[in-house]
Amino acid sequence: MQIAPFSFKVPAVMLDIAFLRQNADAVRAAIKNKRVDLDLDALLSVDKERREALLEIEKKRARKNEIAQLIPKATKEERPTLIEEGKAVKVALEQLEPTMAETQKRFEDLMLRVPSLPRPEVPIGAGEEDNVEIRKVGTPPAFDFKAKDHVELMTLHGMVNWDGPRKYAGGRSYALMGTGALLELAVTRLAVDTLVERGLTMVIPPVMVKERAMTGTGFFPLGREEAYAITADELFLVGTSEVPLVSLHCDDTLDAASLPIRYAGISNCFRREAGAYGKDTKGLYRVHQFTKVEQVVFCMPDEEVAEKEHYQLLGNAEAILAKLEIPYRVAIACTGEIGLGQTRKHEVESWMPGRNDGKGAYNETHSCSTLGDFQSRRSNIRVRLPDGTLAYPYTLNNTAIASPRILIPLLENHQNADGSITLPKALVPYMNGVTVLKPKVV
RNA sequence: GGAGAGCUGACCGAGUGGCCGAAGGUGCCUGAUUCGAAAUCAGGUGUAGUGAAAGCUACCAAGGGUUCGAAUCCCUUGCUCUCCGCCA
Repeated sequence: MQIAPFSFKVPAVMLDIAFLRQNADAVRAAIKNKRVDLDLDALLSVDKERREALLEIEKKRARKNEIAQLIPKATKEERPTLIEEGKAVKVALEQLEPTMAETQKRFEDLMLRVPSLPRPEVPIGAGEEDNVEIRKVGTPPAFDFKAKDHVELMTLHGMVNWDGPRKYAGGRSYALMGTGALLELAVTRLAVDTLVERGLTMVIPPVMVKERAMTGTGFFPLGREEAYAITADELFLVGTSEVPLVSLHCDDTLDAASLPIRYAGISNCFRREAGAYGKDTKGLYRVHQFTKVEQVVFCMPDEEVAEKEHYQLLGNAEAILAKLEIPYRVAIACTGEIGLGQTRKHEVESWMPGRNDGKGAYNETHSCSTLGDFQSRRSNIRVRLPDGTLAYPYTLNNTAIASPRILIPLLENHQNADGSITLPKALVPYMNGVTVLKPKVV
């Protein structure tokens, strides 16, 4: 009787171990700059141990196979001797193999923690303050009245039931009501239409996935605390549709001609926000469940191609913000702020007048990343190149819209003195022609 | 949830203990033939680890067991299909 392992066998690993051996210094720098908790030398020594053990086992196995082939041809007299030796080899292997398995496991655990190498243009830094602003687009509105934050506005409009859900669903829960719910549908549909028009294929993927999808996309093992687990079925709720979208091609060998593949996924996203207790508890900035339209691209493993795709994804998100008439800025994230697998990340921060004690602030609403072959290696996604060889395609992703967070700048920037909201023109058709949202008369 | 059938290489499909990393076919590649193509003929054609190389090792859904030796026998799990039940 054996319990199914709650982990999957890693078919491929992050950076090629051969690359690690030959470029230890570059990897060490990435570990340091990305502030990853990993001892590369420990990994290299486990690797050495593993290869030595492997060599010994393979020698024994070779002999085992040799004996097995000799026995049928052997004479009656030779046979008992060979069988004896076969037994001895078998016993020796039975001793070596568990040790090998243990070493291999240690090796794989460490390999899953190896970061990808940041691109040269990524600024080296520790925290948010080291991100480098690239441009500001649009002008924050100057209100000649006391502006309300989104909590006040949404309450005024009856867009949210704040208290009910907290009683039966816990902290950071909410229910979008009336125009609040309609707005979420409107902005997500606007985002979807924008992306489809730009050639992305719409996907509605599963939001409950197996562990391998989480590991394959790089969210596990380090982000395990952040995911909701459905233990009875060994499934996890995804924090972004990036997980099922990338996993859509796990174990596939893609045809080079099929690239780039560009997906637009929509899903509910679930995050425990385990490291954020007490942070942003007021309002809808940080919640456990939200809706997100996400862009995911698979492209040829070529830095130039990837860069082009990256800026296209960024452009798509900016186009959506332009339609919503929300001022924003774009920053490139420093090494300390980009994830394990990301080689480059841009953050798009929307202007939220109610943040920073009503003085306003730019806060993240989009995150645009290139991951190189980090995810395709882990997910065993390959591409057959024209010359017949196999390679790992690059993956990229970017938010298109995440609600209700996006409702914060949307409502706050477009508010009027009387608490009404003038909807951006592009949104009007999605709200069935309504141009101004009036506060609910109580 | 109950009962049954199945899972072999890019695909189809053979294979009930050693001669099987795996017949045969299809597809694909190369060459011959052709003005060119089709047809035909010949050869080649999985992935990964390790090694300078020759080679060696692993992989027939996954994991475990039996055996000197497992694609082949046994157990467990997963997935697919069929029937029954339940159901938006």
